[in-house]
Amino acid sequence: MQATKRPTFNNFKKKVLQNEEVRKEYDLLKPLFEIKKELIAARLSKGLTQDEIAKKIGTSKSNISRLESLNNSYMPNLVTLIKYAQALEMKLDVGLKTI
Amino acid sequence: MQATKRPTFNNFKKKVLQNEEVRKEYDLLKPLFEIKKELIAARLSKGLTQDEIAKKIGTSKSNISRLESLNNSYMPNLVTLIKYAQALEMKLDVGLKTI
DNA sequence: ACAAAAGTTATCAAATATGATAATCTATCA
DNA sequence: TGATAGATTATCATATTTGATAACTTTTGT
Repeated sequence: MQATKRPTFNNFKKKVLQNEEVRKEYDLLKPLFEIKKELIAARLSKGLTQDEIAKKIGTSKSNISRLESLNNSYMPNLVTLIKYAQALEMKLDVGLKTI
Repeated sequence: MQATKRPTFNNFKKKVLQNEEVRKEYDLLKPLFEIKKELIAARLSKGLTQDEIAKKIGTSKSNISRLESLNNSYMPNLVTLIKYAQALEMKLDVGLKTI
């Protein structure tokens, strides 16, 4: 038989997400953080710097840093993401999925 | 042997898209129109009205109409699309794809 | 340890999307 | 043909993102 465990982070998360408002916020933010992480990963895998991306899309590296940052949760415009994708010579895929 | 054809729409499109500026605009706009069409199709397939979506996400039907409209090309914010998806009880999928 | 490159953070003005409202249009159907 | 539901368009104030800039921190390489 399994020993009783003390609370894990996942248990905590699960419990907190039962709160309606928290869950709504979470559902809004999750896709944002996912795409940010994907942008960063793709950029690094191509060996590009924030400054290089910035120049390709005509802005400054600080703005790219802000876009990638996981420490803010402002919601970027679609066109910003599309341009970033283009700078990576990739395309942005946006669609609906069943839950 | 194949008979000579007069210009088709596709030929016209191909030619126009060789123009650098036109292509950049096109690449920006294409994903926008694709997602709009997908939203509309999904809404209709669920038998929902614009007004019903609007109420679920706390706005008015006119704003939903504007969002769905193919006659404007303003770029919605990510949060708007995510909310719309949630109103459909679906989720928005955003990611990078290789060209 | 130093220098250079890469990334972060804060701020502010400008640009753009959003919400709200009202007027209009367009089916559909009794 | 009149009524009603659904959709569209326009406008304006508000909210939010974006670009630009500067100062700062962190990482990397020698």
